[in-house]
Parts: sequence; C-alpha cells; structure tokens
Amino acid sequence: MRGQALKGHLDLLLLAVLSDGGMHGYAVIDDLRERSDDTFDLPEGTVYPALHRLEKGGYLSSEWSVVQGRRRRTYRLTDRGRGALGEQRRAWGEFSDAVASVLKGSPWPSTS
Amino acid sequence: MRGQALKGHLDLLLLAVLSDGGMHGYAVIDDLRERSDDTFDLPEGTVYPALHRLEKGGYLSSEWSVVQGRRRRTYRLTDRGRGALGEQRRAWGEFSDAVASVLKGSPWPSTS
DNA sequence: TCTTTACACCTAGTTATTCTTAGTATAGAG
DNA sequence: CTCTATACTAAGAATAACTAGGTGTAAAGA
Repeated sequence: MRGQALKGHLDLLLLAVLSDGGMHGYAVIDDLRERSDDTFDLPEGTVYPALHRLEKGGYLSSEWSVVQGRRRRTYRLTDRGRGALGEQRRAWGEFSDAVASVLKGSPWPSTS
Repeated sequence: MRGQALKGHLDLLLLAVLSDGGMHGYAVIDDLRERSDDTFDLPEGTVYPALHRLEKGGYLSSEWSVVQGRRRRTYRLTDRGRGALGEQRRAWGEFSDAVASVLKGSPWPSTS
C-alpha cells in the first residue's frame, strides 16, 4: 500500500473491523492486516489518531482496562457508528463501481 | 462524491480516460462524468493541476491548438504514462479487493 | 542479568493532493 | 447585451494519513 490510496476510506475499514465487537487499537491493526492479507499494514500513527477522531465524532466509545499489566483501550461501535458504517459501505460501493466503469472503457496494456 | 475518497486514485482515472486517445482538459472532465454516471463530476481546479502534475512527471505530453477561436491543450499518454496506467490498475485491483475482504467479514446493518 | 522483541498506547509535525475561489477569454444563444 | 457553455489558469485552504519520536510492561533469549 503506497501513496494515499487509503484517504477517505480508512474510517470505513475501522468501522467494519469494529462491527464484529469491541476491540483495542493494537488488535484492530492486526485484524486489518490479517483480513486484508497484508495489504493494509497500517502504522500506529495512522490508526490511533483515527480512532480518537472517530470517538470524538461519536462513532465509537472506548473503555480502559488492564490486562496482564498492560493498559488497553477497547473501542466499540455506537449506534451512530453503525449507521455511519452502512452509509460508508454504500459510498464505497458507488465509488468502486464508478472507478470500474471508467476503467472498463479503456483497454488493458500488454500484461507483461 | 464527498470527502476525499478520490485521493490517490485521480491519476488512475485521468490516465484511463486519456488512454483512449488524445483529449483536452475540459473534455476529460466531461468524459469522466459521463463514464462514471455523474459520480465523478470534478471541478476544473482539481483536474487541470493534476494534468499539469502528470505532464511534469512525464506521464503525459501536451500540445496547443486553436479550435473555433478557443485555445486548447490536448494531452496524450506517453509510454511512461501507459506503463503507469498498468501499474495503477494493478494497485487499484489490489486495493479494492482488500477493502472487499475487510468488508466481507462484518455483517450488513439493516438496510433501511 | 541484560538485551531484544512483542505488546500497547500516545502526539507533534510533515506531506501530499484535492478542493475552493477567483480570474482570463471566446462563442453562441436569448 | 447578458448569460451560459467552452476552455484554461493559479493561489491558498483544508484534510487526513504518515513519519518519527516517545512512554511503559511482559516475556524470551543470550
């Protein structure tokens, strides 16, 4: 994953991962990497601020706990977050369909 | 189209549209809107600078002409641009597949 | 014991690129 | 004579992901 292909789509991914149930930030990173077959191997500096932003926006709630001496912050989708996930899914569908339509028109280069 | 969903994907779209043959900037905007069924209705301030950037990077070449009193700058893919299109197509495929994988796991909300 | 690795969190500042806004100019329709 | 469509441009704002650095605990290995 290079460039800023992710821009505008990160929230969707985070909300989707968290829709399975509560999860702490580090686990979100792992889950995202596994689910995407290593395509989304996101740095902590990307994910943590995004989670904070989503919580501030009311899409997530968080709770602190301590597990084996390590503090954890577990995030959970709020109702608003669940609604946003639905909307973002729809938007992603529209976006990816539109890209596919544009790409369909032009020919493929010689697949080397 | 809201937010910055486009970020990092604009070049792909421009290269794809231009791979059909030479085209001037305004026509690129129209073509992109039509091909995407109005999803990509991009402002000139987005497209023109992007075309300049792509030309500067050697992905496009341009030529001025005057048609019915209006000056036009016609852009065309270079070999490098054609190569980049192939690579960007591949990257898009990987990206969209990865998003689909992440989304697949989590359940859909009640489709209202 | 000491070091390294994995876990788990954080933030400030940089970067990249799209969008906003505003401007120039011609042609044609009303 | 004005408005709309065509056609191009550039400066600055805005956003969000990334870089780079930091804190601290636990467990494994040398």
